[in-house]
Amino acid sequence: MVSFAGFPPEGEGPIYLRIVRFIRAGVAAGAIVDGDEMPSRRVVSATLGVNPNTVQKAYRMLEEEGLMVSRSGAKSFAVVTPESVEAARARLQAEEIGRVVSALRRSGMEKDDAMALLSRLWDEDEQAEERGESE
Amino acid sequence: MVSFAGFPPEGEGPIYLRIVRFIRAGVAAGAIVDGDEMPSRRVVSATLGVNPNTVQKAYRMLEEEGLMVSRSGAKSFAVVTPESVEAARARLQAEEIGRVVSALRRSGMEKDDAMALLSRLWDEDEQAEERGESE
DNA sequence: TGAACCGTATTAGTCAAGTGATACGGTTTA
DNA sequence: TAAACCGTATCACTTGACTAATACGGTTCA
Repeated sequence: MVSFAGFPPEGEGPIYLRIVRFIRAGVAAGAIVDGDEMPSRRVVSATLGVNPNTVQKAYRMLEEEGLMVSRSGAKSFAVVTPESVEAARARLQAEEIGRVVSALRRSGMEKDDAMALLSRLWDEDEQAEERGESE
Repeated sequence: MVSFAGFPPEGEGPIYLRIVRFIRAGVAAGAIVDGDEMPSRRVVSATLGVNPNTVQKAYRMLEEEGLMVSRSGAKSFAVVTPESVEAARARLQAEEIGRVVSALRRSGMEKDDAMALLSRLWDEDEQAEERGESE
């Protein structure tokens, strides 16, 4: 059974996204294996002190990513095929950042400048989220 | 006098940010030169069909970026120096990569991974160009 | 000086995101 | 089969971003 015992009591961004991140991290770290039973919406909501709908929103997203399956009325289980999941996600991310790479290179920017810019913007985006600003 | 005649009737994001982008692009492209008179809030609002406060919000941001100056009761003027031009270009680029940063962070990626990914994709894009491949 | 502009400040309305409260129907199991 | 779970759907509330409505004071110039 997947456990939410180690869920960070505080964190960045909306709760449902933190739940999604938490599960994704568990999958990436190998703490969650294929077929693991996911705790019910109600159990997680009681553990975290949030509404079941908040958990439902996270679970729905994880399901759309192919990381878990749910059947109405029955339990939910993790679906972990590390290679395919990781590869698919990396491909989407690579596509996205790849477009920026081309755009920045076309604009004449040097690699070091781009790296510095990414680093700075990453920190700024992090701080913006901490301030609760929209995305 | 800076003109809003070519302002895109439709676009992405809030109106005030589109105004900011529009002026930034004009500065970066050299279409707006130092000392150019900026149309008043009311004139722009009438041209674009939005509230003067929306224009004010954009103008305020442009002023904070050092791209224009305003005096209460008087006209507003563009400030185009080598520094402000570079600032405008950097802002435009930062906005582009900023969207990617948000997307990557939402997807749960860590900063180090994003940096490594950018570095790798940069090199690959470079090698692809050296081989004469199109985009 | 005063009319006609200008930039500015304050307040209110609109909308979407995030979360909560509640009810419904399906599944499990004793 | 019936109680106790489960996932799901619907509606309400809160909050912040965005925009609008309006009023105020400063500047310009005939």
